[in-house]
Amino acid sequence: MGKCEQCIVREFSSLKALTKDELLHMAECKASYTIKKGEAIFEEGESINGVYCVKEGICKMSKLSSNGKDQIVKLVKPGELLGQRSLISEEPANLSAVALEDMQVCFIPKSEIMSFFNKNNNFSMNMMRTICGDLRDADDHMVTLAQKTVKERLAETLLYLEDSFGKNDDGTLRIQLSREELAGMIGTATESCIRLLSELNKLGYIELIGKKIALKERQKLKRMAE
Amino acid sequence: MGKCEQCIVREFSSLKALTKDELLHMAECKASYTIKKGEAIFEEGESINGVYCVKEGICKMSKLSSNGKDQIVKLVKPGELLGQRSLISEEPANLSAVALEDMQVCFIPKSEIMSFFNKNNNFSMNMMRTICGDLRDADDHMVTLAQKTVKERLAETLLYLEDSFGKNDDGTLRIQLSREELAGMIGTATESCIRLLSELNKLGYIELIGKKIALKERQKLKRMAE
DNA sequence: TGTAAAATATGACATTTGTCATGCGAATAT
DNA sequence: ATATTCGCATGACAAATGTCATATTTTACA
Repeated sequence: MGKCEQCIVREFSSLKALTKDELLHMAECKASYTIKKGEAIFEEGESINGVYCVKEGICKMSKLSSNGKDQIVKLVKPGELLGQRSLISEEPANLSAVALEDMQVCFIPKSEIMSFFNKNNNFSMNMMRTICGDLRDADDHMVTLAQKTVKERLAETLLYLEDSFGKNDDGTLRIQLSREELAGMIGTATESCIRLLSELNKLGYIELIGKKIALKERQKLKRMAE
Repeated sequence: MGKCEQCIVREFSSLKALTKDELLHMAECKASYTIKKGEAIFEEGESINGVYCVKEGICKMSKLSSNGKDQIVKLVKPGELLGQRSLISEEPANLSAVALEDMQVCFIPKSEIMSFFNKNNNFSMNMMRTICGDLRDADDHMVTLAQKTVKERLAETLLYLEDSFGKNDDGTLRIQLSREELAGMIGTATESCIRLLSELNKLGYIELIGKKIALKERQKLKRMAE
């Protein structure tokens, strides 16, 4: 299997009608990149002429708010696509995509995606479903940000990070976020985030090992998240 | 023009390839409802077997949070569709749709939408664009909720309400939201919302006429919204 | 390897926001 | 017509959160 085919397969794994040949065609990536931790795949406002497919590594989708803080809207895992929304809306990127670890991504130009839309209606249905899932998540996240306290959001986010990205052998979260980034996910000041982590640490709900975080009391965290 | 054709035309006004005949077919609504102010078109968790098209009136899309407050995620105007996301994701509704004023809506069953998706690829592309716009708005709203203060969000929301729904002859906002609903839009407690409205009133930025609100100093409100 | 820079951590304090109590007036029901 | 409820408003206070200052530790790099 080619580099990018894998991720396309994963992205559209629920799709039966998109044949292997069609997949292969799309997977003939014209370009495949290595993105180093901290580098941007694209930035907010940039025009992107296709979609990126994440083969390896995790990236954050974030947006700079007027107060200068970077709000993380979503984390993207291997097998997922980047830039679909911009492509379909024919707008510049609304969010920046920055690597949280070294990544392997491939690029599928707009023309190829478009020819797929025309040839295969199931393909567009499937992409629609992905975007609809993103919209549901965004709506839910909005309610959380608007109605829960920072402490509740922190507990929720820690559980989400462990559930979605797993843990290392020592029990710490596999995904490595700085305190600032974690604060950017839950929508609070870095100091508040650090302070609450200390508090959870003292309560024994989590353990801080250097900058790493291990969840110790998932049930209590769940209750704390409400 | 039939009742529902109008709204379909409005929704897909940018779409050239969907022919008049096709539109007419879709507009043969099987059911057309009158919804009274305060009534729900559908509730969170309910399965809806099609989409609703708003012909007249405005409704709120909201979700009950764990603390018992209703967070308003979006307002929907005439010419827009409801329930598209659920239909495509094949999930129960994630949000409740409740009329803010008397409404006229029509219902397009899932089968009709689906046959359209199969017959007309441009139709699905167009719906995708609508949903992508919703996703962009949701992402932006998330950043606002996470990073701006309640005062900033209130100023922003008031401007949004006037821009999107216009004003009456006396200069008050045409859309009639209770203080509780306004609080639910900006994500705060009703009392905080009321208190800040009073403050803006004293500053002369707005004028409170009974329960109605008139914007007096748009520029200052804009600056306040950042 | 040593030094500067950055990230983490914590204290002190101001500000924002939520909660509870209460009052008032308008809409609604009996 | 009167009672009752509901929505709006405000005060008082507590809790949550942000900001600034400053250690402490870790990381980067010259």
